[in-house]
Amino acid sequence: MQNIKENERLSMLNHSCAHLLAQAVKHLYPEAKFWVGPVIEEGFYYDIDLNGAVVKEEDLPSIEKEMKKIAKDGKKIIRHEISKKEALEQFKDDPYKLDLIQRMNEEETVISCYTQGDFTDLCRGPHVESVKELKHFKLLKVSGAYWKGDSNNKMLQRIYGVCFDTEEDLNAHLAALEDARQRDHRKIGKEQELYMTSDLVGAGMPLWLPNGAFIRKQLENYIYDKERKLGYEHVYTPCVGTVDLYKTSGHWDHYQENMFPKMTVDDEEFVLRPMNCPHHMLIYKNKLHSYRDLPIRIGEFATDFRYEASGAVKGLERVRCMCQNDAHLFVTPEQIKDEFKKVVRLILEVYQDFGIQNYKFRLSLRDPEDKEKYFDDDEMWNAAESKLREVLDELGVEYFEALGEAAFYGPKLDVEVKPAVGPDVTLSTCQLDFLLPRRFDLCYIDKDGEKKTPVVLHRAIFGTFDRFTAFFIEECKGAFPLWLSPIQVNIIPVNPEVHADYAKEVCEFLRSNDIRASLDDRNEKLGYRMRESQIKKIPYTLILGDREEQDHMVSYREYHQEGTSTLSQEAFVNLLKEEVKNKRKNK
RNA sequence: GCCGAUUUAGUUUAGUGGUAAAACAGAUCCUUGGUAAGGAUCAGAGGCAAGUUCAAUUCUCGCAAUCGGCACCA
Repeated sequence: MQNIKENERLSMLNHSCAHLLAQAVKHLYPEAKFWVGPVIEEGFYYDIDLNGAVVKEEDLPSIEKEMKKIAKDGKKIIRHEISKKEALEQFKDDPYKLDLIQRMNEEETVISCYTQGDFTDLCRGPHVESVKELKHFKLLKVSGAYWKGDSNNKMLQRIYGVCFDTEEDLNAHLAALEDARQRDHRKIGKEQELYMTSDLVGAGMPLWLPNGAFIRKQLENYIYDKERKLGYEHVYTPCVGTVDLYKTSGHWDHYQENMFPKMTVDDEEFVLRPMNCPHHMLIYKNKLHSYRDLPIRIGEFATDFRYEASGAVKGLERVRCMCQNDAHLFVTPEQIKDEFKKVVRLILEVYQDFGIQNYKFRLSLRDPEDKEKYFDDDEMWNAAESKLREVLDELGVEYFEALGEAAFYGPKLDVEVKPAVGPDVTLSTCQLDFLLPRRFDLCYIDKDGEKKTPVVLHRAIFGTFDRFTAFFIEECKGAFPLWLSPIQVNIIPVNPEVHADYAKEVCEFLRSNDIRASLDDRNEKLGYRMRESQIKKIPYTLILGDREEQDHMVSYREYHQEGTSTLSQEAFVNLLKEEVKNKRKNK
């Protein structure tokens, strides 16, 4: 899908289209007042105060119709410049424009406006020359949006749309949107019986069905092996903790509202744990450590509970009960860079194994202005942030920086990916923490015999198994690579009665070679069973008839490939084993 | 949580102020087959809780869940 914001022409076109939208809305809703109408990756939107009126999805066609009418009229879009004083006068009845004007820099003495027919909007531009260039657009959705993005403010109406130069481009874009909906993990999750939900269990509490559970178990085994080889030691800890535990860590002050309500058992207060750091801190503290013991790497596949806002819950991607691929690395200050580097390398390796290419590294820094969220120690923050930056530069990894995205205890590196539908999400994370070790009074005995405080790296490679699975379902569009497929081979005897024995023999041979095979000996036409095998996206389908039985061979067809090939049973098994070994990217 | 929409069979959808149509999936039977749907029969449904009404799946209110966004995301 085109990134409209990054294309100069499309960007201008869409911005002009936003003005056209505003003009049409003004015609239909004379009370309307306008906030901002920027270009975004997916097109444009405009935030509008309709003085209590509400635009619904069903109203969009009539707005589009008005837009077409205005566009056909073909008025020029004319730029004119006025002074700040004139602007304040001209927009004196429009609180939103006044707000914009007043927030402009002192140096900005000249303010530009754009006029098209009966509509003038404050705008930096640039725009297309005339509204008649705006022919191929579509309004896509409507929603509420808080003024200035602050939930304490009034909610405005936001209308989204997109505009192209040609009808073909517009249609291609709409087709791409539809394609994205087709690979939505919620749709595939249901079709392939990967997970389910139930009102009786609750929102954001997915139940993993056998197929999904199998895939998750494979992910667990995969990352467990990798972590063991890298010196991680895995633990099990309870999924509750006392309120005091989280008061000690500081999470209680920061995230109390986002934890499930506390419960009282005997005289103790507990919460379902929202994260595992405090438990792992205590495991570290269980004995006295020498500098020689570090780094100590405590890993856990840990179930956590977070009271996510009801409107945020989404499939497997944003849930209230999740399993983190968590670990805490306890290191000396000298080891920070090296350990951090190893984590980044592990992330790169894992993404390579899964064939994931569309991701971005985000260096999440504190917002120095935000003294409330972040503990106040400039020196520590600056040192931590520059250490992460140094490692990324040394590894030659591309990344972007984001202020105000750090955890309260330290900066972090996040991996951002784009789901089929909805805003970007974080998958992997690696966080640097100087704070929690202090709060838990952790120490190690250094060379000089002095007690020192270790530094902690919090990291999760898959993030949560839930979210990673959601993302990977969408990446592979439900066609899982061989090593992850719950069923790897589906066997279809041409005639279920005549070829039953041979089919069973092959099935047993495959299973004895650790290949997950199913046998479809139902009394259905070959074409019917073939179709079902393809719809289920099973990687290999075997067709066994007279020819195969005679020569003791198998004919196989790969998912989504035309035609078949024939091999001996042994050669086929070797082919599969090789493919699993390579964990090669899904087709 | 906020704005808006939605909720009918296992799934995907249709329709109605007088308790509901279909496709696929399922069961049974027929069909005995070479690469994406052979045929017949059967069984199966209006989220929960109120109100209006002679009568509510349909209208209204509340709750829940889901969907599109916003806000949030340790």
